[in-house]
Amino acid sequence: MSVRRESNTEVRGASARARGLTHRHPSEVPLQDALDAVADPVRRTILRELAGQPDWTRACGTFDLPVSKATRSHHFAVLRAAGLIEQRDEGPRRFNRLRRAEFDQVFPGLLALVLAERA
Amino acid sequence: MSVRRESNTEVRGASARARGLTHRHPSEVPLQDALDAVADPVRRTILRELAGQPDWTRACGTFDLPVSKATRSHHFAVLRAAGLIEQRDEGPRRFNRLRRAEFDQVFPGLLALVLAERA
DNA sequence: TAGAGTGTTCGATGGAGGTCGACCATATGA
DNA sequence: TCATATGGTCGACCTCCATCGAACACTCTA
Repeated sequence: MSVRRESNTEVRGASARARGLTHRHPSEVPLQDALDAVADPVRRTILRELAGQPDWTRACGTFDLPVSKATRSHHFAVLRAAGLIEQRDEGPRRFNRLRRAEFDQVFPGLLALVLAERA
Repeated sequence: MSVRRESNTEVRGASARARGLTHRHPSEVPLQDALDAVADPVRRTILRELAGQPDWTRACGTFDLPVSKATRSHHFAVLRAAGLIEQRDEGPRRFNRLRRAEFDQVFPGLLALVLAERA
C-alpha cells in the first residue's frame, strides 16, 4: 500500500515526465529562434504532418522521418522552444498540438509558408 | 584608338563586372533558400538598412556591418541568389535594391517579419 | 515485479557555412 | 599609364548543429 496513490491517469498534477516539459509561448520567442526552427527540413515535415490532423492525435513516434529516435526527440524540443508546438503526455506517449493561432499572431505568414510547401 | 569604343558609362550592354551578376527571381527560389537567407542576422541587417532608403541609393560598402569585406560580399551574393535583392553597377560601386513586391508575392509575410524586427 | 513500449540524455562525429586575410579584377580620374 | 577605390575570389579555419548509438527514465500491463 503506497501512501497517497492518486490515480494511474495522472489527472491531478503533472507526472514526473511532464514536469520536465518546458514550453515557450510564441510571444517570448525571438525571430531568430523562430527562423532557425523553421529553416530545418525535418522540422518543417513535422509541422506539415501535424497540421494535417486534429490536435493531440499524433505522438512523437508516429511521424515518418528519415532520422533516428534521438534526432527526432531533439527536433521536437526545438519546435517546443520556438513556440511552434505544445506537448502533452498521455501514458508513455507524448502527444502534440500545432500552436497555429498563437504563432501566427506573433509571426504572421511564417507558418503558412511552411504548411503550403509542397515537399 | 580602340575599335568600337562605346562609352565610359556603359549605357549599352553590360560591363565586364555586371556580366558576372547572376540574379534569381523569387519565383524560382525554393523556400529552403529563402529561409536560409533570412535566418542570418547580418543579412537581416542588410535587408532592414536597405528598406529604410530609396532603391539604388546604397552601395555594398556603405552598410554598417560587423564583418569583413569578404564576408560582406558573400552575404550579398546569398541575398541575390535568394531573390531578395537586385544589384546594378554604377562605376566601381554596386548599388542595391530590395525586391520587396516580387518577394512578398512568393513568400508573403516573410520579408515583413524581417523588416519589423527591432534590432 | 518483470517486461515492453515510448521518449530523453549523453558523448562523439561529421559536414555545412560564416569568417577572415590576401590577392585579384574592374572602373574612375589624375 | 598610374594610383586609388570598390568589390569579388580563393583557400583556410573554426564554430555550430544535425546526426547517431548507447544508456537511461518513465509509464503501462501482465
